[in-house]
Amino acid sequence: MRQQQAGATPISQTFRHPDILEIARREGKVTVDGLAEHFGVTHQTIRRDLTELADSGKLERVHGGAVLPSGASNIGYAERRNLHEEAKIRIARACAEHIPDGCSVFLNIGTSTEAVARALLRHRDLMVVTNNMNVANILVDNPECRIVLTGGALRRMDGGLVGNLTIETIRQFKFDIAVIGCSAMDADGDLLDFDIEEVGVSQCIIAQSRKTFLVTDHSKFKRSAPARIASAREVDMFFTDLPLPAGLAEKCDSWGTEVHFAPEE
Amino acid sequence: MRQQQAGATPISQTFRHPDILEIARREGKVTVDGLAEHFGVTHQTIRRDLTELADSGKLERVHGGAVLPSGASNIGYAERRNLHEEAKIRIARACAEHIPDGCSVFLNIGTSTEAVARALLRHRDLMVVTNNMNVANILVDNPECRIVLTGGALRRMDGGLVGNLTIETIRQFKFDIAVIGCSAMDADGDLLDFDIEEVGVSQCIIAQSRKTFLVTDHSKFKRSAPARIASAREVDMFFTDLPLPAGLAEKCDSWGTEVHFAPEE
DNA sequence: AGTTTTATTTTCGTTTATGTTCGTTTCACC
DNA sequence: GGTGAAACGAACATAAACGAAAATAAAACT
Repeated sequence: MRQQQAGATPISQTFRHPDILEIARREGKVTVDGLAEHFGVTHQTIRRDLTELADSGKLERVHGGAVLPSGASNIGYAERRNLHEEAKIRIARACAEHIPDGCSVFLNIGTSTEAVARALLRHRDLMVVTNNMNVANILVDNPECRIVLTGGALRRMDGGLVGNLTIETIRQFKFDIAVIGCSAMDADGDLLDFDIEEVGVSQCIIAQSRKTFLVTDHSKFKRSAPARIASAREVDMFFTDLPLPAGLAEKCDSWGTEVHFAPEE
Repeated sequence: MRQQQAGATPISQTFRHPDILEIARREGKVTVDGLAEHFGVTHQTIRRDLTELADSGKLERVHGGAVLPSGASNIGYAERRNLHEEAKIRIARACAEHIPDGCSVFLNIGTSTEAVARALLRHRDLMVVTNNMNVANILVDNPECRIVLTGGALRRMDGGLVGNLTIETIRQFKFDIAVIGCSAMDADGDLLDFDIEEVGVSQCIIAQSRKTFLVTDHSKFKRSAPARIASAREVDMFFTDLPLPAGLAEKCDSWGTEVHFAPEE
């Protein structure tokens, strides 16, 4: 006993989904009521459709219907930013204290480097080059800071600008300081990353810089990643929140890599 | 970003939230009264909405309403953006209607092209290249749009990325459509700009594109500027809000430049 | 035929958004 | 610096929307 609205052809599920998305894109939103009438099905059926579409990330559920997903940015990254947030802020502050006014700095992709950007908001006469849109958006608020963005495709996941343009841009500069992060760090003192492309960028940055600063919270010591960026030997200053594993501390010492701990408040 | 107090469920938003944000972005501020009337709900409901949006950092609460948070961008530019705002939106909408899904587009610096970016938020499968940070920040909200930024120094005044990197980046692409604005337009149909550097960029864009769209409101007819970008002859479609001066209309006609007027609502 | 699977509707208890009321805070004007 | 009006937030009531599960219908497969 299917209730059939006049003019509305009952359409089975597979056909409804694309249609719903189409309407959502055109109107910006959809309502349970409206769709139920449009397709000639019950509210419950529409709810199920919307739940499925929301689960697959194509819509965002609201009371009474659904809307297009707003903040496209990757949730994982937003959450990662909150992870160890206080530690990151402390580390960033310590790092910023070693960045003098008036110098040229590169900040690459990563939540830690974004924290450094925030810590640089009061610095003066800086020249910051970055391949991270978030860093640029943060430092816009510092009027005494020149900002240069590398070109590239915008990766929504983390605001990174990726592609071969990045390295070409970096080659045109010589930085006083490079601030880099890493995805993981192993016991040998090797800096590791998940993304192989970024390794090339990071290596290029190090090569073009007079000094290299590494910012990493302690959680990176426990993790691993496939691609090798460089050795901590090439790092001049290493900012972190907790004491290093014993072996690593000795190695840094012998390499002349200064290790700075951000004090707990 | 997401308020996750008690349960794990991402608290449901309201239909109104995206709308409120859009209004806020357009007008720079929103009032409780205005929104209550606009949506036909009580003040208390609007207050709740604003509180939630403020909690998630998307707005900043003030007595009687809310404003955009950072206030990052240059005030002069923000004011200019409000100038002829409705006209720009209409023009941009008309322009966006002639940009099909799935094509590659360049958007250059200017408030008009930013309006086009906003009008493209619902388009699908686009590839947008731009030298305008604001355009990138706007289109981040369209998950079905690939964004490529040219490199360059960030000019706070207008969010432009300037420098020789821009042209080098553009040369690596061939666009289906170039959307450009201009500072002024004279009676001969020449497009003019205040900034000589940008003229080179604009010319390069035109050369690399299959079609060229010009978006300009009528105020540009009355102004003049020192540098010449090109002639309207090289423009395929010309979007504006009021009828052109007589001589210019004839010229466009003879050049085969389609002129589209955005209808008053 | 019959049987299983899938899709939809129905029902019902629970959750959520909104409106209403009221006491408190903030703003603007004198 | 005081005063009145507007704006605010908290608490409660209500109606709408919700999800889960059982009942029913349609489709698909032997």
